Amino acid sequence: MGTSGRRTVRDLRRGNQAMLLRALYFGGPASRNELSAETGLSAATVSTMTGDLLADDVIVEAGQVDSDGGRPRVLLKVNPAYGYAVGVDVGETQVKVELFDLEMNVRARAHYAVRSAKHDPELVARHILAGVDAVIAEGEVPAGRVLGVGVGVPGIVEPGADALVRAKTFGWEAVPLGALLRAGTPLPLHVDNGAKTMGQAELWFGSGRGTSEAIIMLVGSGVGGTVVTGGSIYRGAGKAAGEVGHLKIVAGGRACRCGARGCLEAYLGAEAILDRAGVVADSADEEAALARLLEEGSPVIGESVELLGVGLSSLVHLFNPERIVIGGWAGLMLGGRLLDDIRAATAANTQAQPFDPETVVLGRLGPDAVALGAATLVIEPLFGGTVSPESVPTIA
Amino acid sequence: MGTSGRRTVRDLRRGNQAMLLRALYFGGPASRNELSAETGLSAATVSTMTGDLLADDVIVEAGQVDSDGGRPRVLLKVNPAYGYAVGVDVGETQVKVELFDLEMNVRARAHYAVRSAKHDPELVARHILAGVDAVIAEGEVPAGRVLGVGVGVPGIVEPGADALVRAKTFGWEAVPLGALLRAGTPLPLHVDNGAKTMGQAELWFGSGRGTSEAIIMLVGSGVGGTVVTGGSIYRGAGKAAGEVGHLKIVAGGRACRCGARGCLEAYLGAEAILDRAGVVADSADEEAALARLLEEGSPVIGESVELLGVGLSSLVHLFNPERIVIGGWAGLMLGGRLLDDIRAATAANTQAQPFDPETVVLGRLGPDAVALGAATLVIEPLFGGTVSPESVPTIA
DNA sequence: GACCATAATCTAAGCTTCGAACAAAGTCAG
DNA sequence: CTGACTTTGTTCGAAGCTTAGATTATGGTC
Repeated sequence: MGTSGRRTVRDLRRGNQAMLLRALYFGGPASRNELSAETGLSAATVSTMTGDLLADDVIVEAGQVDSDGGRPRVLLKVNPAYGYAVGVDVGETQVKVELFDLEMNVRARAHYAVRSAKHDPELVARHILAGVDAVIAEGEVPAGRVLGVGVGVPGIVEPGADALVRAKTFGWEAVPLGALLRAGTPLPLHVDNGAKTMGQAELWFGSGRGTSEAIIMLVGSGVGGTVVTGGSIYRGAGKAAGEVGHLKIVAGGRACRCGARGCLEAYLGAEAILDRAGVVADSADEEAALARLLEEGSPVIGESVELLGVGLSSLVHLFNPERIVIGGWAGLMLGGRLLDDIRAATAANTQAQPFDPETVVLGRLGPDAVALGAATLVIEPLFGGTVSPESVPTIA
Repeated sequence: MGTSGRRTVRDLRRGNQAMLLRALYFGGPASRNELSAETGLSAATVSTMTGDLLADDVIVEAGQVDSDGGRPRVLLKVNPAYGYAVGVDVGETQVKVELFDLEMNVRARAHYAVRSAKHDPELVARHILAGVDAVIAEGEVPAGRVLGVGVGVPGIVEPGADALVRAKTFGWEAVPLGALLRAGTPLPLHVDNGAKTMGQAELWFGSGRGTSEAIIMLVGSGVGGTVVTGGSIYRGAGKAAGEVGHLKIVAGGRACRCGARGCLEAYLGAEAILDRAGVVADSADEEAALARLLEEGSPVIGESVELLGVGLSSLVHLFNPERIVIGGWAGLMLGGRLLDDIRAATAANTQAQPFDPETVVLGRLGPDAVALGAATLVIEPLFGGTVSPESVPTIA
């Protein structure tokens, strides 16, 4: 029983303001009148509130629209230059750092190659810090306008100020990435799993847009995912929820790199699919190799679709989502050709409840969305968050 | 992006009052001072608020406690006689109706035998309505003090005023139980899956108490369950979430009665376990037969434990709960002897994240808790709900 | 230019919570 | 038995918030 809920009358104001800002951010430019209808607040409140926000430069006017024979509506929108967010994608082969404005336009980029299979935590941290400085300089952003840094990493991120990261693929056991970065920058930090940051990108700007209960699968070399409940990412008690890659689909089945058996990831990432097909390919060739398999019509592909359907069926029964998004480069490759098969396989395994296959859709954002999603973690607090504040992994 | 959040200053009051009431209900008798500390509200607010609640008979004084050399604390508690709730358990062999006061003491009971394998919806509805009248009369409850009727049924309950029920075991395709009952009583109705009502009972009064993220497994003849997120039951987009019985554990495995293959329920309810062991038993003998199997040390039992561990591992990875409760008569029978084995099996399949086996515990409430849990649905609105109001399946 | 329609702002009223002063109800030392 | 002390609970004024309704702003139409 979480002791949540607004307490004082100023919390009320904050909450309503966040709601209004959210409506404006996701509902495009809108007039005060429309905002009033959208948020349920009275016109008077919207007026005073927008007045404050305009004075604070959080929002700006955005033209006018004729109104059927009356005073024209003044459109308002979020001021893209009010603040900037840095998004970082810590990947297998590179550290990618991008600077976004509030409208999520990229203002500057920096890349740092990382030699595969050798991910020294301190080196990664140095790359990130260097990248942050570089993009802020290149983007010519006024000091104090950078709202924070979001970092998407592989593996599981423990809650707490140290942001301990466990990533088997990197050989990271309990790397205090948060602490390492904290030593090098005063900016607010948000560290989270890369599949989750990408899921949030897809939720905000991609195929998940507008949904409140959704599953976003990220099928790349491995399998990750994001569970969305109540319009925001579900993180569970220890921020380790949503690990769809380790959903079991075959009791006692193939060994997974996590050490257990029968995980979805033991069958379904590009790595596992190629392994099952007996194809040897290092990570650089995976994409071409998988494409060839698909071209050849390998039976392993059909099996993979069936197994994905089994996994999705479990998710449908557990979460009853309104949408399932399949993303990640391998997921998009498979889904691009075989979406109907995936839908059919899911439906065939979902007999106990009504299920609409149309709810399974492809992602709209490419694999580059990890950094974008990481940046959204930075600006999410502006909108108050639909969930309790402590569930946002901030390190302030 | 749900447009949630308090709007006006009176909503604020309602929310704070609900929070206070919740603290009082679950925190036992408490003084105004303790409530102030518990809720974070100022002493002044607590004072005026408790004044109102006392005047409305929602709460009552409950004795005094000496305070270390000062004015004694006056204890307050929820008034058990403020309101009453009817809980209904629609089971395989009987319809059970119970009247509870606010402290969940049983004030009256009524039972109606139902011939197995012949569950006429209208007959069930008549039994329920008769039972409601009977227990209200027997309990001698003042008119207008009955807050509503909660009904726990098998299968999946669709949202909406009709409360369409789909229950394969009853042969119910789309029974509008809500509409049938609505025609016979003016009381507020709440219809939900029996596994969910029992889960809520276990969450409020049993082994799930105090947790905010939990899984409650109900292993009886079949397998059901409840997923708790943010302190309340997670229902998903169409109120069909949490169907752990149809989590897949063996792709292409045994046929489940739902029509799909490899569901947990195809391996794990008493029915499935006995079937796998080659034992023929009708539902009345299941309990004895399962006990015999356990006594004999049948290898099927060991397999079942292993498979349960696989299923629980999936749930841990997806939900990262702080507690997993195993309930239901078969679950308690297995867990009573083999809890350590279940824990070990779960841990063995959960390699990718830190997992404490101690979080798996046995339920504390018997199988009779379905009606109790159904009654909690009635009084839950008093506490404002941690979630948005529309997610509570009320038919008003 | 008078009149109408729509948008945005201003004003007064009604709630709410809070801090601080104040009242209540005990204990304890002498 | 009295007075000091401690702790609990209440009252009151202050500050903030949202709202309904009145008012002002800004355009078109006849």
